[in-house]
Amino acid sequence: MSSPRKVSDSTVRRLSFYLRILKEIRGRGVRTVSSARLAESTGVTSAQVRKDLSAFGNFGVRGRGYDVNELGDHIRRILGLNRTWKTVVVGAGRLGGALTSSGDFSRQGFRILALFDTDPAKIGQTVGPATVRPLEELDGFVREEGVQIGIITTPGEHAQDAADLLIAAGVRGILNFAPDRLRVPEPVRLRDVNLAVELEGLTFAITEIGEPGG
Amino acid sequence: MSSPRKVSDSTVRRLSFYLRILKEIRGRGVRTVSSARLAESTGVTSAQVRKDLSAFGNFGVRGRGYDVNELGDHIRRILGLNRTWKTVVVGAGRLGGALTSSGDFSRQGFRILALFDTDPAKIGQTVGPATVRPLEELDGFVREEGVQIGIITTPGEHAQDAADLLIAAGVRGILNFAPDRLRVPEPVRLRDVNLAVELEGLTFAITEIGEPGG
DNA sequence: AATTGTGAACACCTTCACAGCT
DNA sequence: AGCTGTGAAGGTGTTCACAATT
Repeated sequence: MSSPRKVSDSTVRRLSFYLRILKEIRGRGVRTVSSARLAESTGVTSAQVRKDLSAFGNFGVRGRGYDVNELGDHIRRILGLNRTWKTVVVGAGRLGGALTSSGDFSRQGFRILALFDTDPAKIGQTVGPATVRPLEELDGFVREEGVQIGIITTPGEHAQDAADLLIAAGVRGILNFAPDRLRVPEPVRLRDVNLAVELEGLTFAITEIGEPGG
Repeated sequence: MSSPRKVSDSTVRRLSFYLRILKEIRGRGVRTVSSARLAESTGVTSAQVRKDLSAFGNFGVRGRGYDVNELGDHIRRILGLNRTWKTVVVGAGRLGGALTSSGDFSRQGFRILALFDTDPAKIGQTVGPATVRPLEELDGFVREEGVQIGIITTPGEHAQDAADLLIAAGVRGILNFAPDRLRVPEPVRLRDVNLAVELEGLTFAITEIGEPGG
């Protein structure tokens, strides 16, 4: 019930997984689920599941488990998914276009209202549910619409400028796909998705296999 | 020099960041760098930098620091970037297309040789340096070309099938963008990029700000 | 004087194991 | 009997602080 003191990033990531499993389970008409069942589907221990959930409240019933619908509602509320998030994308390249068109974002209350770019050839194009606008309009648009989240898919050298614009206009969180480390002031929240890091983590792991220590 | 017993995922991720900074520093003609300088640019402590590097060898010189070129070479070798990685993408949708065209992959020794899809309308299309082929050709192609890495950008319900095909054909690592948790046998390595998890981590962090515990 | 490499201390996260509830 | 919630134990990753080296 009470607000947690500090919740680890790992816990939050696992909540997303639990939510996904709960949706699947609910689709099959099951009404109750145990921590062991959730653990099995997500690749963690049952104790981990219970610890993660108990950071936010006592959602289960001893001897019985968790109510699938109820737990889903709790997790959605915890993750802030019980509302709509107004979002814009800066950088109308292929990645920005792919994300805008993708179901990942339009699902679950994320609404991409516009893309912004400096390339005159792209201005006015329609991408999924949104239109590409000139970067100069970003500030006014974000302020007027009350946009809370900015997604950066510009080339690395323009990512910090994009972040500065978004922050000045009032966004509260940034999802950054550019490989540069951005500086954002409190209380703006930043999350990075760095494809090079993921690929290199993979090649490291593969390379290790054949080595003596592996 | 010797193989490390066990290196944490966090350490590997930071190596990618160090490498990025080293490239930038080298571009400016600087020849030596301290752990403090690397730390400043990547947002960690200098002790962390030294610990990360010392897991793989003694690359520095006391009182002086690290040679920029030499350290870059070491990290590239550690991450397996001192060679070419043959890669295919399964799922020629917008995301698959964006990744294939993106510089992130063509840089640094990653060569995307083909995309695979079941949609007849997409077969034969050219995406960046590669062509879209029918899924039936995946096994033969991967075997013949000696492809080591598969990137999955299919819808979630087809991701496990894609993984099974890739593994049967002999890939050693998979980068999965589908939101489903894949099962892969040893010694195949799997890495997930889950956009929903990242977005939900961001909304959690934003939502927390206004709360009592924050 | 500057800076690395690293044992020890610390902080954080995960697992164990069981009391407590249904 | 079954399963949660959680204090304690265990394990992993980070920071401290300083001897070693140039």
